[in-house]
Amino acid sequence: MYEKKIPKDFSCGISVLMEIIGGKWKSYLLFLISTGVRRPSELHRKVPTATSRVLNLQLKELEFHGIICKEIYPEVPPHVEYSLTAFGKSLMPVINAMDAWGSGYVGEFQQLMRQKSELYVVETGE
Amino acid sequence: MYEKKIPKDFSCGISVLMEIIGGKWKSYLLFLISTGVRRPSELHRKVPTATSRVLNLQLKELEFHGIICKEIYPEVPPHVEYSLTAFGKSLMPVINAMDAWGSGYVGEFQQLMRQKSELYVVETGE
DNA sequence: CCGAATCCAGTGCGATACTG
DNA sequence: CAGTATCGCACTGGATTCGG
Repeated sequence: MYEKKIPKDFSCGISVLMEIIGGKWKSYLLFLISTGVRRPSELHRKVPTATSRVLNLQLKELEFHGIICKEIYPEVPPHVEYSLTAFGKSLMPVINAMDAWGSGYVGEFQQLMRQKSELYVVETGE
Repeated sequence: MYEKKIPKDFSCGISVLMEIIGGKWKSYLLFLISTGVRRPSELHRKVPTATSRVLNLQLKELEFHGIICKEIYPEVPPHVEYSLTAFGKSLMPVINAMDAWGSGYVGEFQQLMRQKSELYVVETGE
């Protein structure tokens, strides 16, 4: 999972950033963690459409890249908490800028998708 | 190509942004166009590792989302130029922030990948 | 020089089921 | 509550080929 078989192209810094937050849920997880949601079950509650397996994978990658920190309390029942590292915090302004831009556009975006789909869609799925 | 069979999750604005610049070369193309590289053949020269087909696909998606504008001059030989739309320009600050952060980290990132790969890599890629 | 069609491999991620 | 293993599908994007 951690190995990269195909050489990635880092011609621009964005590729690096993508490598880190490019997963489907990573940015959202990052946001949640930054707002104080720390425990796996809590995160899962907030993102019920993703399975715990996937969340674990994404969290593990974030941890791997040094963005978040995982603390395990060897208790019964098990207790795990995630938190942003200093490095992860340095990323938050960028994340927030991205989120702000996207949020401002989401309405138009959905509309655009509907409009164009009338012109372009060939298979509506199935 | 334009249809989305699987419902995307736009719980945060970043997903929207990803939808727009999430392609492998899109951000780089955007950067190049913003710096004045306009013609397909020029872009292809700058990104020789991608085939023209792929570049065309990515450019088409950028155009689809209203980020760039394509002008066709019906000449012989054919002449095509891309340019940023006003909307595309509104995206540039975000792009630049992303690029800046990633660029600042690219060195450490490569190192990290090497270090960890000693621990995790199973196939160094044929 | 510009673009589209077909074919195909790698990967991400979702479902389900199981362990401590 | 937390984490992992196996399986399978859909999507991106590469190669190649063909048309204006």
